[in-house]
Amino acid sequence: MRGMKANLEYITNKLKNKNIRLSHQRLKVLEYMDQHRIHPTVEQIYHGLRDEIPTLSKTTIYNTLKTLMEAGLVKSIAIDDNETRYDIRTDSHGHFKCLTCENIYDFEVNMDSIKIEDLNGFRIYARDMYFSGICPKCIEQKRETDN
Amino acid sequence: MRGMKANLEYITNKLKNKNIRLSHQRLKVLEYMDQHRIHPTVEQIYHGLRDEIPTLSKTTIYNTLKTLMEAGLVKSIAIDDNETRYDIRTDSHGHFKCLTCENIYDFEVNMDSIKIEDLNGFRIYARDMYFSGICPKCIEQKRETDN
DNA sequence: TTTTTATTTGTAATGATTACAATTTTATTA
DNA sequence: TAATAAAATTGTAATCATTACAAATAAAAA
Repeated sequence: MRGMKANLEYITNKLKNKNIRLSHQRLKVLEYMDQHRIHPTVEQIYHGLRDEIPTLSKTTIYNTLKTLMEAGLVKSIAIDDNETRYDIRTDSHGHFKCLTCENIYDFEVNMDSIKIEDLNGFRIYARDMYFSGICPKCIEQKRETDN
Repeated sequence: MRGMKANLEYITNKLKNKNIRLSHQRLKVLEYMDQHRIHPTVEQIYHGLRDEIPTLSKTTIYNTLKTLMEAGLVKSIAIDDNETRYDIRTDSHGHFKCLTCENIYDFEVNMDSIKIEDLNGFRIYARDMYFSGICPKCIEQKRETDN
C-alpha cells in the first residue's frame, strides 16, 4: 500500500508527465479515480469530493475529465444508457455490467489479437467490448430469495 | 428484391408474430428500419417519415422503438456519445464507428465463442463490440486532400 | 511581488429522453 | 356493420446529463 505522501507524488507526477498544469481539483479528481476503481460517474466523483472541496463544481469535473482523457490518463465508458462512466485503467480490457446491481466489472480480453476480416482497410483506433447480464453475487442473492 | 406488397406483408407479419398490435406508425417505423440499415437515430427516423406521416410525433417513435426492442425486433446501440442508435439486425455482430464521417459499419464476429476466464459464474445476456477509427472511404479522401 | 495565463465556478442554455393527459385509432363484441 | 372497449398517438411540459460562457480565483512566469 502506498503511503499518503508517496501517493500524492505519484498522482502529481502523472499530471506533470503529461504537461498538465497542477491544481487542487485535478489532483483530487485523479486521486479519486485511482482510489475508487468503480468506473464512477461525474455524479459519484462530485459526491465523493464534495466534503473535501466544498466549492467544487460539476463543471470542473467535466473539464478535468476532458483534460485527462485528452492526455490518455482516463477513458470514457459508454456502457450506461444515460450517464457516462470513467475508467482510470487505460490498457485493453472488457467491461461487464450487471443488470441487477448496476456494478461494472473489468475482464481481461485481448482485443488487439482478434482479426476482423470485414475491417480490412479500416484504421482502428479504439476497441471496446461490453457485456451485460447478472453477476455471481446477484445470482446468489436471487437464489436465496427464491428459497 | 421484395415487391411493395410483399414487403408490407413481411413487415406486418413481423409485428403479428410478436403479438404487437398493428398501427400505421409502427408499420412505417419498422419499414424505415428495414429499408435504411444505417443504424438510425430517432431524429433520422423522424425526418425520414415526416413527409409520409405529417402528424408523426417523436414520442411515438420512442414508444414504438421501445415496443420493438422489448419484442426483440430491434436493438439499441450505445456507440454514440449523446444519441442512441437503433439496429434492425438482431443477430450477433460488431459495430465500427468512423470518427470522420460518423457512419457506423457492421462487421461479422462470433462473440459467443469467445471464452472469458474472468466471467466464469457470470450469466451473460448480451455481448457488444464497438470499434472506432477511420473508414477506408475517409482514409482515401484524406489522402487526396493531402496531395 | 507583480504580471500573465489558465483554471474554477455558478448560472444559463442545450438537447435527448420521458411523463402525462386528451384525442384518435385499432380491435372486439353484439 | 355499428357500438364499445382497449390501446396507441400526439403535443406539451418536465427531467436530467452535459456544455457554453463570463466573472472570479488560483497557478506559473517574470
